[in-house]
Amino acid sequence: MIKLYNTLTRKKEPLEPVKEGKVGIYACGPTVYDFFHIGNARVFITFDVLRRYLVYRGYDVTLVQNYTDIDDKMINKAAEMGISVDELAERFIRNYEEDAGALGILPADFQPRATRHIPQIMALIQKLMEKNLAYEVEGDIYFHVEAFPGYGKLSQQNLEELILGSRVEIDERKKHPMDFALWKKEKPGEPSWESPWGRGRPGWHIECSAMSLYYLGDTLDIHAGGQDLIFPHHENEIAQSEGATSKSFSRHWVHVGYLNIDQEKMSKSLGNVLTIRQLRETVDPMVIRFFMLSAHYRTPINFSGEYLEQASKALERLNTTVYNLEERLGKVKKGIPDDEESALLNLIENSREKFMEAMDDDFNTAEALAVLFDLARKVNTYLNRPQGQKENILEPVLDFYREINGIFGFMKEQGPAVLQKDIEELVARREEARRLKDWASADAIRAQLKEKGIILEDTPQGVRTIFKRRW
RNA sequence: GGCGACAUAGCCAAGUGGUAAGGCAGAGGACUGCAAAUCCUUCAUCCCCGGUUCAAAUCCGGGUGUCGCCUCCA
Repeated sequence: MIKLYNTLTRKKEPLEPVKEGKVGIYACGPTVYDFFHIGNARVFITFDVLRRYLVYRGYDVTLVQNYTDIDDKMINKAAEMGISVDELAERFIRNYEEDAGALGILPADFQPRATRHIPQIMALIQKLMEKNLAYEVEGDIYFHVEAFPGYGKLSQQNLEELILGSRVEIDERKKHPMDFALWKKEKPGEPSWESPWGRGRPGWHIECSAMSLYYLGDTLDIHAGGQDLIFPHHENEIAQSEGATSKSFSRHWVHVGYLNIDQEKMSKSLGNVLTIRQLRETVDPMVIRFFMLSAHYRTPINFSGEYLEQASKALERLNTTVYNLEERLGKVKKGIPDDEESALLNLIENSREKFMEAMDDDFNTAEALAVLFDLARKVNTYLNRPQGQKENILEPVLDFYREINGIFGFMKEQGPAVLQKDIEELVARREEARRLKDWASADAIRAQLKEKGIILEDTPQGVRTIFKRRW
């Protein structure tokens, strides 16, 4: 049974989908006005792995992740760059796809854009108007929070408390200070659409309600996003959606913890915003992916070069084991398992169970990772043993790592190195030199190959060739 | 003022009632012609105080510290 922490109830709850065997997830995606940063990446990676895990567990998952392609930030940036909002969106959607792809994030099943769903958005607003949950003021439409009794339930604040803390100046035209815009009246030079209330554009919150209702139905199973979206964004989504449908909007609310940089919040004013585009120049994206999964998704984490270095070493360890497995596999035969090998086969089953147990428990990737390291130790011992190895043992081990990698997706599965003729010759010459105990020549060749990024390791079973990792 | 999160070894990080996973770094050892990789050993009583309990990192109360949200920030 899979349990997930639900922000709405502040408890871990069993995942019980509306339709058995199917899980509908809506994840709030990027506003495509700039490259996405390392904090966004944490959220996207988390939900990518969540999604892959649910698929692994046999669910028919539908993941919807939107692109916000119309809002103030879009409009300002487009003006700044001297291009249309639509061009801006196209450009950064493409950038998103490239960077997300590098991080191993699989495309969502649907990636709807707000501007392509204006009819759905208007229909939803219309409905809220009919139910007296929204009102018009001079071409703007506002949601009336006092008319929705559950307002504040996600952030666990009541309206009085919210106003008390509010630093926003009161707009006298609104019935209540917390009322928020569903539709904004057209301003000169901004994109706008014809609507029953005159030309204008949608507010931010309404797009997610409209598109999730459209793609996933009145009640979805998991609604996800970064922690900072709890208020007001997701609070408002609940108000809009439940206001319109009178049904529960989402069974689970999953929020990913913050990522800080060197103990500080990322912000433009501090100038410490790290984009994936930037990081990709110097860091293997798979290391970033590993790093994100090394802590529980709800814990706030800190990001720094030092941590990345640690993550890189740790990941290297797993990759080495997988590589050595692949390399060895091509050189051994089948056979009847001895005691040690039977134990190893049992350990695989055991590891799989422990892995699932960890993941089922609110998606504890950190604990799940430990299972991989524990197994790696035993496997390495087996790989080193002088009696040799068997194909029918190495294969299931490798399959297990591949199986897990289908979820975590941070390991290299490149297969054993294939050598060019001249390299092969050098390796052979070194072997000959070693046989003659001509260590100087042997070491010279090894050094020469290292220059080319080829590492030679001498094992009891002969030389092992490794291409130095690169990305 | 309200809501909330976090505080575990030098560092990162699991663990929510039964005497502390895993990784990085360090130390010692094994293997090796030397390396590399790997293996073995070693390295914490869990922010403080009080309480509940046979038993608490884990529950309760009170502190301290760091941080987040309450502004269309993931």
